[in-house]
Amino acid sequence: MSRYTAAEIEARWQQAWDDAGIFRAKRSKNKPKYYVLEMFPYPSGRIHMGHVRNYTMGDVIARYKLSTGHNVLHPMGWDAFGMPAENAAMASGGHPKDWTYGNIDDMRGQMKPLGLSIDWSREFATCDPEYYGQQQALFLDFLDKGLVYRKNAVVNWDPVDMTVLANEQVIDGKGWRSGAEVERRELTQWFFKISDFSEELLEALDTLDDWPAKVRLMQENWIGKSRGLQFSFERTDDGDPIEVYTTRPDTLMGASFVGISPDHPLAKELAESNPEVAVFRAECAKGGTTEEALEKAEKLGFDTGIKVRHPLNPEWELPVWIANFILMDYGTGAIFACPAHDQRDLDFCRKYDLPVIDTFFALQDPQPVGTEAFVPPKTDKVKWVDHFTGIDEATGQEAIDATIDFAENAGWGTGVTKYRLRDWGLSRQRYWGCPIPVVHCDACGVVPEKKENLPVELPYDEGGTPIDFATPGNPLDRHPTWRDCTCPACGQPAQRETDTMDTFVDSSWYYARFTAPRATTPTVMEEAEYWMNVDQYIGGIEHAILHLLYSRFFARAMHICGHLPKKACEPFDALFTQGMVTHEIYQTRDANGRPVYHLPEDVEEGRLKATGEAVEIIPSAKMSKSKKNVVDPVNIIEAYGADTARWFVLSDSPPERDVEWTAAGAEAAHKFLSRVWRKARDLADMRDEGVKDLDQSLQEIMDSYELGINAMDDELMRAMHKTIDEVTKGVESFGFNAAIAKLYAFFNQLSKSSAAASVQWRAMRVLAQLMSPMTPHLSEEIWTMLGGEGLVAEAPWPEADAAMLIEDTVTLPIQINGKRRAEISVPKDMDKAEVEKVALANDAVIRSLDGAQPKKVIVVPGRIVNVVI
RNA sequence: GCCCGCGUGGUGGAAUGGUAGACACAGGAGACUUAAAAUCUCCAGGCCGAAAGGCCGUGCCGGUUCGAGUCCGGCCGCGGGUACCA
Repeated sequence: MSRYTAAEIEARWQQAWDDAGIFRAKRSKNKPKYYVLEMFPYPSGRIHMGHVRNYTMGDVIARYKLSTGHNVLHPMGWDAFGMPAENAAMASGGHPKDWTYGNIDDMRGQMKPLGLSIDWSREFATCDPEYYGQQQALFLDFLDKGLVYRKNAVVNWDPVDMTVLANEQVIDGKGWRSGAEVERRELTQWFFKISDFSEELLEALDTLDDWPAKVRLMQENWIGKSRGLQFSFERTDDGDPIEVYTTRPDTLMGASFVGISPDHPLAKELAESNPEVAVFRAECAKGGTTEEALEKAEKLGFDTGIKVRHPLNPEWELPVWIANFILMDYGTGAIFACPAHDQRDLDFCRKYDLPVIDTFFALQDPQPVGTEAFVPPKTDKVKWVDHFTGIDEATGQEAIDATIDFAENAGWGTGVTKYRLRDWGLSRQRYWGCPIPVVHCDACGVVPEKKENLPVELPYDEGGTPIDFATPGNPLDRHPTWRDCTCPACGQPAQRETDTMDTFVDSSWYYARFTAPRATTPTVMEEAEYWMNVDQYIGGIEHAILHLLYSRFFARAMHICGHLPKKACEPFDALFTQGMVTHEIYQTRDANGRPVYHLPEDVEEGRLKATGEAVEIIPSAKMSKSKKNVVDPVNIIEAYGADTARWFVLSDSPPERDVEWTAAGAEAAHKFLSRVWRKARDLADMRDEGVKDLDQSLQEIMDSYELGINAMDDELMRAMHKTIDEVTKGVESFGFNAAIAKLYAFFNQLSKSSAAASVQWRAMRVLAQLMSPMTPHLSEEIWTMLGGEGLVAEAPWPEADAAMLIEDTVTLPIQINGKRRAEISVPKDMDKAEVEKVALANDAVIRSLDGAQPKKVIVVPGRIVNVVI
C-alpha cells in the first residue's frame, strides 16, 4: 500500500470495534466507571459542524478514559420533540413523527462514519412512547408530591390565527405567519415548583467545582436572591394598603410615586369601572412576553388619581400610577420609584412630569438631579443625608440592611428574601410533545391518568384520515376521538388534557434514562447507583441556564420520588461548555421586505450562485437552521475521512471558544495525517526489508530506555516523554488544540530525526497512541502496522517517565527594567545568588549599567532575571 | 434594558503575572520534476537599519507591579442567554 486511504481504513476499524464490542457498557466491579455525555442533538435532519465538534470532544475524553482503565459509558440519543417537526408538517405536509424518525435515521447514518466510541445499544429518542411514557409516570409522581400545580400565566397570542405563539415565532412584536400584532393573554397552565428549590439550587452551586465559573455565576444571577423590604402604603381615600416590595429601601426618602403593574389586582379592579384604565391595560398587553421585549418597550404610565401616604410622614402624599415596566411576577407587583437614584424611575418622572427629589445620598455632596440618576457602586461608602435610620455613612448593602432593621423595629415593614427564579411553566399548546397525562372531568375536576394506562400516546391520525397540521392551533384540541375518554376516577365521559410538555422536560432527565434505557420504570436504582453521576458533561454555552438549571431541579425531584439516589441531585459532576461553530449569514429580502436566508454553499463571492443576486452579509453568529448559516460536515468526511474531520475540528480553536468555520484547513489536516501514515509505513517497511535486529532491539527498547548511549536517540526519547506529558495534560484539561500543536511539533522532530530505527519505531507507536483519541482509525492502522498487539483503543495509555522530563540546563531571559535584553544558560538548580552573579556579568547588562549599581535584581528561578536600573 | 463571555500578525490561534506570536493556514523563495501535482528545505508581527541593533506592538483610556495579553477601574465593539428555539 502506498497511499493513506482513509475511507478503507476507517470502515475496517469501525467493523473491528463493532465486532469486539468494546464500547458496550456493562457494570463492572474491577474498573472505576466513567460516564461521559454530550448534550444530545435535536434531529433537524443533517448533522452540522457543531455536532461534529461536540461529539468529537466527548469521544476524545471517552477514548482516553477507556485507555486509562475506566469502565466507560458513552451513550447517544435524540431530543426529538419540538416545533420544527410541526413546522415541517405545516410547510410541506407529512407527519411530525415520520419527519422526525426519518431525520434520526439520516443523522445516525451521518454520525456513525465519525467512528465515535458510542454504546449504540442504549440509543433512544424522547419521542419514543417507551421514553415519554416514563416521563408521564414521573409527572404523576411529581403531582403526587406536590411538585406540579396549575395557575394562570401569560402567553403570546396571535389574534388573527387565534393561536399561541412561541417567542421565536414573534418577530418585531408580530406573529410570524399572520403578521398581526401579538397580544399577551392569560391561560391556565401546569407549573413545576422549581421555586421551592431556589435556595438549594443556589447554595449547591458552590459544590460544583468542576463547572465553569461563568455558568455558576449566570445561574446565581438567574436565581437572583435578594433581601428587600416589604411594606404598605396606605391609600388616602379608603385607607386600604398597597403592598410593595423593594430591594432599595434606602431610597425611600426619595420616593416620588407608587407604581403598580397593569396586571395588579387594583389595576384590574379600576379597569372594570374606568374605561380609560381598560384601554391603558390593553395598550400594555401589546407585544410579546419576553423579558427583553418588556424591558425594551417604551415606558408607559397612567395616573390612577389615587394617593397614598408615605410610611414615615403621613403628610407626604404620593400618586399611584399604573406602569408597564412593573412585572406582576416579581415581588408584589407594586413598587415605589426613586428618580434621584434610579435611571428608569427618573426617565419616567421626567416623561410624566412627576416630582423629582434631589439626591440625598452621595459620595461627596448631594446634587440636584438633571437627566442622570446618581447610582453609586454598591460597594462604595455613601454619605447618608436623611437620618431616619440613624446612620450617616454606609455602603449600599449596609444602608439596605440598616433600613430593613429600622423598618422592622418601627413595625411598619418586614425584611423579605425573594428570588427572581419563577416556577417552570411546562404546558405547551402543541401536538409534537409529551402529552400531559391528566383528564378533565366535569364531576371530579382535574384527575391524573392511572399509571397502568400509560403511555398516553399521541394519536397518529384521525381514525384513518391524516391529522391536519396546516390549520393553526393544536391538532389535539380538535381531534375527533383522542380527546374524548373516561374519567379514571368516576368512569364518566371526560376529556384529556390537550397540552403537551415543554421539550425541556424531555432533556431534563435523559442522562438518567441512559443508565437503564429499556426499563419499564423511569430508572432502575441499581443502575443509577452504579453509573450516576455523569462524570463529564459537554455541551454548548447557550444551555448555561435553562437546560442545566431544569436538569438540576429534575434530578432533585426524581430523588424525592425515589427514582435517583441522593448523590445524583447534582447530576453533572463536571461540565465543559464548548464554544459554538459560527458562520456568516447570507440574507436577501422578499417582496414584503422580510428576510430570506441562504446556505453558504449557494453563495459565491457575495452573490447567489443561481441568480447572481447580491446578498447582504450579516456577521458570524451561531449556526442555526433558521438562519441557514450551516456547513455540512458530510462533505468533509467524504472527501478526507472522519479522522481528518475530527483532527481539524479539534486543532484550530480552543474548545471553549467560538470557532468560525472556514473551508481552508481541512486540507492541511489531511496532509498531516498522510505524512504520519507515510512515516509509519516507511518504518514498517524497514522491518519488512530486514533492518538488522529491529524486532529484537525494539523489544528491549520498549521495556526500558537508558539515556546516554546515543545523543540522537536521547533527544527523541526525551521529546517523546515530554510529548506524552503535555498531551496527557492537554486531554485532561480540554486543551485539545494545544495538545495537537505538541503532536505536530513532536512529529516534525521525529520525521527529521536520525535516531536509530528502533527508537523511531518506538516514538511512532507512542505517537499513534497519543493521537488515538483524536484519530482513532489512523492510530489503529499504524499500531497494527508497527506490530502493536490488539486494539490501540484498549492499549494502556503511555506514561511519561519523570526522569526523562528533567532538563539539565535552562535558558533564562534577562530583562533590564522589564525589557528583554539578553539570555543566559545556567544549570537548572543553580541558586539565586549564583544566577544573579552570572546575569550581572552579562555583556548587555554591563553595557546598560555603565558602571553603576543596579537598584534591584529579581531572580525567578527557572523563569527570568530582571535587573532594575 | 438586564446577566455572562470574548477582543493577540494577512488568517485560526499559543503563552501557571515572567522571552508575546508556539503550532498551523494562506503567502514568498528554493530543491526535485520535461512540466504540473505531490513531497522536501528555508523565510516571514510592524517600522528604521547593509548588519549589529533600536523603536513600536495583544480593541481604546487609565491604574497596580521589578515585570501586565494575563490583575483592577472606565469605555468601545462583537457574541450567548433573557424563562414557549433547541
